[in-house]
Amino acid sequence: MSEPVLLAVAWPYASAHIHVGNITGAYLPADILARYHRLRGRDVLMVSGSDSHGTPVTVRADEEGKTPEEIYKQYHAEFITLFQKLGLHYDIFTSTHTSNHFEIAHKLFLSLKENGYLYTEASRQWYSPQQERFLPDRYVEGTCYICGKSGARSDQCDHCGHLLEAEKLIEPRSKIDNSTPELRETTHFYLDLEKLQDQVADFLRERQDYWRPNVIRQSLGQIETDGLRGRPITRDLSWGIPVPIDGWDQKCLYVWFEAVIGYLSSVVEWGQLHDQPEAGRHWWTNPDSRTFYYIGKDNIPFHAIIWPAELIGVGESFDGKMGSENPRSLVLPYDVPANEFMNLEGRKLSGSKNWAVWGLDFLERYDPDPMRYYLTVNMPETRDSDWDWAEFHQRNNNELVATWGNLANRVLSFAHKHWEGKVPEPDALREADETLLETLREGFKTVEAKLEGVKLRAALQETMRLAAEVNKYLDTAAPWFEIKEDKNEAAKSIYTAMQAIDWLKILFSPFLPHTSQKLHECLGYGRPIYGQLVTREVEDDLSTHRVMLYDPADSLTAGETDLWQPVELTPGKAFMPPSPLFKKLDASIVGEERSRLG
RNA sequence: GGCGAAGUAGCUCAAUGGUAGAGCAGUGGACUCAUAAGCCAUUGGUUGGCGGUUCGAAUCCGCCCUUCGCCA
Repeated sequence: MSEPVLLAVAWPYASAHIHVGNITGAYLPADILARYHRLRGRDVLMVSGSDSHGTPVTVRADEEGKTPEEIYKQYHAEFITLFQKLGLHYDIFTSTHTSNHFEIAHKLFLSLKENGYLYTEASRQWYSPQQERFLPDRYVEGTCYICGKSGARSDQCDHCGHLLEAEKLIEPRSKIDNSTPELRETTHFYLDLEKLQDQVADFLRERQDYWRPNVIRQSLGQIETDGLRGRPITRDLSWGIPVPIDGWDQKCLYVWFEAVIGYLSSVVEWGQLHDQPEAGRHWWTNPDSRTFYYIGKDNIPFHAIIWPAELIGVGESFDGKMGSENPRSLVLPYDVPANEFMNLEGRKLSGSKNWAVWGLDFLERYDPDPMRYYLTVNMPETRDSDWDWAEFHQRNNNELVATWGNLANRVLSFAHKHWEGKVPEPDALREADETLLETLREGFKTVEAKLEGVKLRAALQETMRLAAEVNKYLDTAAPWFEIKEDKNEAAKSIYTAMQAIDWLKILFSPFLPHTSQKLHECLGYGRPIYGQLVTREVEDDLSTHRVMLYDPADSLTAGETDLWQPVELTPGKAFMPPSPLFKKLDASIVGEERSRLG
């Protein structure tokens, strides 16, 4: 088997629509890398799912008068629709509300407990006597004890921005029925991060040379200056995963603790659905396996500190509980290439204020590849970036349409017209032709280097530069002159350009899969480059849940062949008359789109 | 308040001690195969501010300003 690569993607909360910030922050970079690794013939698995539990889901359920389960399924289905339209090729996109995930989370919890990394502690929290239940922080409002303004949530004051200690809130009120809650003592399990701190610091130091500055400095800096403290991993909630201890059935695992376990449980579920029971071990206990976590910067502490701490604490116990005869420890993150945030027209994205570009809404009016292009060239890899409709319009027209789409169109139109729909057959290439092709061959290496370093923006820019090189070549060769003098000379130019385009199709395909596929078909190839997404309803002891799966089918990337290669284009091969890859957009869309905001 | 990241041409970014560059936009030009696209040339910068180290600083150090994230 080839090198295992696990792409672990942030789990969207099943309580809000997905916007471009979510897509560019985590989902799209993961898909680009997944497609790249598939082209290389590697053993890639890209996993994620809906984060179905937790307070945001119950809040949304209360607002809409539905059950949490109904809410999570509604958003989960919407996510899957969006990912199919955008072409985000998750090998599995599942949910945390599955009996498999419950079971894995329980095993992980119990492993940590057995290994001595959990302890219990009592604290006081707001309790509603009327409803006979503890209230989540955001269900309790009152007067801020720092700035004195009313309307503060018990965990945070929106007015002065401070995080609050819940029990200090003045004149607390339940947001549900406006009754007065009382403080009651409750006991919870805590993850003993103090005890794991040194091992986590070692883990981070081993990776500090290649992790992004913000990720490594933030996590290591926190440990080196303040150290770590235990964090509660259970809550007084009914919607979630029950604590697997007798007498604790009124409490659930805290979502931040259990959602990350989805990276593990989803691989196990993928194995079950594909009749590959060893999948979990292949990607999770194999020392050669590389795991990448695609997340936004708000999630850095969970993925760079807490999740590694959980994995270290579990040791070999988890693999043992899964029935392994020679239990191994779990693979620690290879890289956490967290992205920064994307703003919109100079202001922070805000779903509640409708200051957002929503994924599904965008796709009602535009094609997926222009979104993927703009989100990649503008990806917030090192600093916050900005979605600007004028810039989207310009980049679409000046770069996608003018440089790349037009290149394919001008060459294929000319070739189809003058060589009866067949690739020209040159007798021998000239020095200038070889020079161009050598530039493209070299391009496979330079783009590869950028992709391996998870520098997607630079990788796409480099690919676009290569397309521009072909345009320059054409201008010098000028086959439209050559054909008037000597058709054999024109055949050399057009063959060279077609060869370059056929390679660019591969280089662009991780970023722009839909249009690369269209070009691939136009060039007369039968087997598609990539497979397809399918959905399935899975029934288990808990419920039924929809799963989205990637089916390689009969695609070129189904096997272990390395397609990231300059393969020779067959002279004489039949191809179809071209049609434009991208649509030119009218300038009026800028004003129209801006007027939709707010 | 603590930790961290970021601040370079109108816009998006390169350049981690050696003459500040690229793409887009802008301007000028020759061409026509192509979605009037492409190609060539070109204008444009006290590198957030102040100080320091150095023969030499966008880069290293200190302080400050602005933005964002995490934590209290």
